[in-house]
Amino acid sequence: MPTHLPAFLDAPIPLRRLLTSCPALRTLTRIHALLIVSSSASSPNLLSSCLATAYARAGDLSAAESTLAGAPASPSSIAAWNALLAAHSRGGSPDEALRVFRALPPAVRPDSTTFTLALSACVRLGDLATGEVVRDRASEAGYRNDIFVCSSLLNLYAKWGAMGDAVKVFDRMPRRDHVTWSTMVTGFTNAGKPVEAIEMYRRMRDEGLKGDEVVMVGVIKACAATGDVRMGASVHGHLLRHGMRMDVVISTSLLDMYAKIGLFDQACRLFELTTSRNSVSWNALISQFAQNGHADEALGLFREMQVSGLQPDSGAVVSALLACSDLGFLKLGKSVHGFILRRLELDCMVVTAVIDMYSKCGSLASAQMLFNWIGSKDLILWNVMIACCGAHGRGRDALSLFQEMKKNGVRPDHATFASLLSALSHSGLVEEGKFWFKCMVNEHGIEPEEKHLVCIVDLLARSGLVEEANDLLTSTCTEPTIPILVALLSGCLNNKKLELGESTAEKILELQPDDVGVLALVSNLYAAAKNWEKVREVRKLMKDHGSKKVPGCSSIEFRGALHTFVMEDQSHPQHKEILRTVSKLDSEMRKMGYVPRTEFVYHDLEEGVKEQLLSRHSERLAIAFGLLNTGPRTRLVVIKNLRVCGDCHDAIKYISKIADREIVVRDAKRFHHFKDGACSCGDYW
DNA sequence: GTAGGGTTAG
Repeated sequence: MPTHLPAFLDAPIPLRRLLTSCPALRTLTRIHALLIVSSSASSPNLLSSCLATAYARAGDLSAAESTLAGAPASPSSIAAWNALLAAHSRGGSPDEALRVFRALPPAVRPDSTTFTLALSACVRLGDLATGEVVRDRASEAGYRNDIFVCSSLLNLYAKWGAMGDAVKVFDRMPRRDHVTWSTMVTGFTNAGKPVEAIEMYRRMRDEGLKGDEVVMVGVIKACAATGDVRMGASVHGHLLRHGMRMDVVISTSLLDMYAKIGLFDQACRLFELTTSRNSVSWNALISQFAQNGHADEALGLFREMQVSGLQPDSGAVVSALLACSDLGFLKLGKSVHGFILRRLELDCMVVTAVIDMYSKCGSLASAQMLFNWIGSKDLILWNVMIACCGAHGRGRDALSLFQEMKKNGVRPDHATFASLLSALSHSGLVEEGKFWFKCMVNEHGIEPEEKHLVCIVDLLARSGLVEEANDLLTSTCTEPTIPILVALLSGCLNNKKLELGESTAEKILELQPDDVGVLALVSNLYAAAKNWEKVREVRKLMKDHGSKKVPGCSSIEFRGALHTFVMEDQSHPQHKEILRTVSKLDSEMRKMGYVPRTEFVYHDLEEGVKEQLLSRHSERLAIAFGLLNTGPRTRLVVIKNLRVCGDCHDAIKYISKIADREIVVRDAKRFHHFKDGACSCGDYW
């Protein structure tokens, strides 16, 4: 042992200085060893506190804790205990922080920092109950009105959906600062109450406080949530006028807001102006494009992000997968999945996006395999898998998944029931549908929303139980919306319940639909009821609203590019070949017994013209393209923006037989798997 | 040794 040490240890002030200068762990352990062998240090308590703090800072938390626990407890050691708590919190072990908090020696009196750190740990864990124990202990210790303790408590409530409790704490706080206010603004925004968030900001301004960058981020998010373009722009103006720092977080929330409102040009401009872009700002832009029908732009940005040298994180791949799902890009989706396996952690959110991608690109089997392989499944993952089965017409599979989910202790929510009821309705499982609808309302206390009512009315009405569907509506829904009434009306038409049909049609017309498909259905009902005056009236409406018809559009992926077809469009380079294929198929189909169902053409035209229109429906053009360009027996996956009409449904069955192909069509509602002249949905669709 | 901010799965 070097001879100068005793003198060194007898001089606690230089030693303390050394310890607070963040020495390396190796130096620390040496000093510690020397302190142990020499009992000559003059202030052991103080030194162990310094040593423990230094250990905590250097990252050896167990050494820090044992140093503290080994020294006699003293009031001065609270700072060191706090350092330990903070290090646990920072290191991502809030549970350890709470353990240390609970194990504080009785002689150590926790201070404002201790309680604040313990509350932060509760925020990370979402542990409201422990948070309230901490709050009570803080009150007893005299920190009831401490601004740090109160702000942390506010944050705990705000982050975990207890805004009511947050408001109570906020109202009794004697002093409030920017942090207090921003916690409330952000809390309301994240709780889905943007109007209250903006009101909070107004109150803050009324009390003479100016919003800083953090408060403004909450306000910007609230504007994005309300979709208020004017307010959003005025907040942006306010930031510029007040010379606020346009850091990457502010820029990202602004660009996110513009994109959410639909102003993509503005969003892109802001993105270009952002100097220190990071993965979050890229992801914000990519995800907004992906979520708003601009999948191709999203994928372009996803590539650009990689070119710029940033490796995509889970947020980016989730958006890229969403874009792949939207376009039906199975190959690209698979390669993103590969990238995830090689480079990223497969967390629940990412897995859900991958599973959804496989299903939406037509590969339910891959989705199921991955789902079965995943250990811990959250609510959304279960909901997605149930929805996937439903969309592919596997009602019974959806139901057994639902049972399994409950067995696993996951509580179904409104979305679970929407997926389940939709699955049951696509498969015509009437008794099950009625049973689970009742269960949803009575046992789970979930109020039926439009999405649930559409499913159950559709299920009942299509199965001939039109009156029962109507009774259910009168008892559960005061103001049925157009989609609900449409479900009822088509049941009336198919089952010749014309009286109820006419009154339903009347209700639909009162709601002034501008969708030509809806009007056509109404007109068909009146025609069936021989109410020709009404037919004329509705036909006139259809003419007036003709421009609002969404054109049918189908697409198919080929060699990484999307080929999109609209009925009248002749711009595709293979247009002529495609039409030749279509008419060749048409004549072969007719030989096999196909009869065109011209009732699916809503225009007043000659039969021959109607037949030709049917044969050129966009999905048939896409299928013809697929047949022309892919090898024998290759499976075709076509995506259509509207529903497949009854005639195309018949025709594609024949085509699958003639061409000996498996053809998958994803329409606006569900998947149809055609093979060997039949469709997996049996003709129940 | 202390409190508040941006994206992302149904």
